[in-house]
Order: sequence, then C-alpha cells, then structure tokens
Amino acid sequence: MKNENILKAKGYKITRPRVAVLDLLTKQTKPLSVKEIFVKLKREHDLASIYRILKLLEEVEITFAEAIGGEKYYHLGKDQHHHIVCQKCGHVECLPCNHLFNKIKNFTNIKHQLTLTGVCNKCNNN
Amino acid sequence: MKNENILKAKGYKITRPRVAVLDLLTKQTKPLSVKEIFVKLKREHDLASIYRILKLLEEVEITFAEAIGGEKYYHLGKDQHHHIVCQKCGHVECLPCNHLFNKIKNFTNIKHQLTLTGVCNKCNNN
DNA sequence: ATTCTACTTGCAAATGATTTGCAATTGTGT
DNA sequence: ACACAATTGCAAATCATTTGCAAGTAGAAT
Repeated sequence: MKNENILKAKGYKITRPRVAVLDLLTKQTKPLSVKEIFVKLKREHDLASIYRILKLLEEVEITFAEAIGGEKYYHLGKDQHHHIVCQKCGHVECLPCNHLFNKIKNFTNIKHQLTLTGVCNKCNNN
Repeated sequence: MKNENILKAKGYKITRPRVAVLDLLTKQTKPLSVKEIFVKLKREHDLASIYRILKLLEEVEITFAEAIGGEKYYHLGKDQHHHIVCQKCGHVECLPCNHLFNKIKNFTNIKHQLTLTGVCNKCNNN
C-alpha cells in the first residue's frame, strides 16, 4: 500500500507538509535528521510540525527512527538495514548487509553498537 | 591497569567526583544515563561535572557511551555487548551474546538497530 | 606540613533538540 | 460552498548537554 494511503486508511489527513516530508524521504538513500529535513524542505514548513509529522509517520510505521549521537535520524520503510557513522564529522552511510564489508574498508577505528527494542514483560501486563 | 591509574597515567587528577562516578559504574550491571548517575550519587555532585567526567572517561576509554532514545547511557569497559530496551518504559537490559535468546523471550515486538562507528576517509585525510 | 599552581568543580547561563499550548488554517465528508 | 475536526505555525516550555568563570582542591615543590 502506498504511504499516503496508509495515512488515509488510518484516518489521517493528507496535508501539504506531510506530502512534502514523504516525498523528500522517498528520494533519500540515507537517513536524515529532523534539521536536515527542515532545511531540505527550504524551511517552508514549521520545524515543530516536522517533528510531529515524523512522530506520526513512525507511529504508523511508515518511517523508523534511530538515535545517532543525541539526534534522531529518519528513514522510510521497514526493511532492516544498518548504518555506519563517522565518529568525527557525523557522516552517515547506509549499510545493507551485503555491502557491509565493502563500506567498512573506508573507515578506520570501527566500533559497533547493537540495540534491540521490544516491549518488556511489565509493560505487556498493564 | 586499574581505572584510576589510567587517569593518573594520563595526567588527570583523582578527585572526589571522579572516584564517585567510577565506583558507581563499577557496581552496575547495566548502562546508566547521566541523570541516573547524578541521582544515584545523591545529587552530591554537579550535573555539569558529571557530564564532564563521563566525557573524560570516554576519551580515555574507561567508559563508553551509547545513544538510546535521545539520551546517552554510560558503561565501564570495552567488552562488546549489547542492549535491549523497552519501547514503552525505557527499561534497559544488557545483552551478552550468550544470553541473547533468553532475554529476548521476555520482550515482544522486537526490532533491532545496528550502528557501526568509525573514522571516515575524509576525516582520516586531514 | 605549607605553599603554589594548574586542573577541576559548582553554579548559572547558554545552546541544541524536541515538545507543547493555542489560535489560525486547511483537508475532507456532506 | 459549508462545517467541523484535524493540523499547522508560532511562541514559549522542556529536556539533555555544553560552556564561561570564579572559587576550590589535588598533587608537585619547598
């Protein structure tokens, strides 16, 4: 199902800023920070609205977010893939599994972090 | 080498707050947020100092940090292991590889994020 | 043990990311 | 085109983190 239809199906309106964010994310090959999205959309939309839109898109599972160095980065889609981030300049690249070892050659001093999230027992019970 | 000696060897002083943070981290079995460290130390030390201490400890590789949902969590040591985080309450558990599948049984709706960090080509060249 | 000095801390204020309240605006069904 | 609820834009609040600076303290020298 097309992303806009997912929104519509759940009763959300198709608004200019939402379309703008979706269209922008569709073109990306790497995750964007909220600020980057704001700027790439030429500051035509309110930053707070972009935050709200991204949170909504995350809730309906059109996008997903990752915390990289104190900032959230957003992505379309659910296909699992990963990232490699420069410790100095913050440059981010996507890391589909089959490219992993090629990309890694371009970095030194490699470290990794794996974080799983789920819903814990306690939260499942109330 | 003992952690305090690592500091001393690099010319840093062994101060009350630094010892307090190190001692606290030594007792933990899970990563702590800065706020948690501040509270567990009974607010006896300045929050800004704790930030500075943790940043220092990270630089000299006594601790390492991970961004979990917009907040940094700190750990002693370099041994690689991972975390599972409740999406609702933020509860964090450590995930040594050999325990991975046991822990996962206590969570539902599991997703994962792998982030590698390194130093990229550009940063290596200047 | 006392003094000296540079490194550290504590406090307050700044910064950066994100959230929230609210009035004005705008999709969407009728 | 109308009406209403959902959504946006703006401003102000909040939360994590950083920074400037004066006062305090660890550790070397005396």
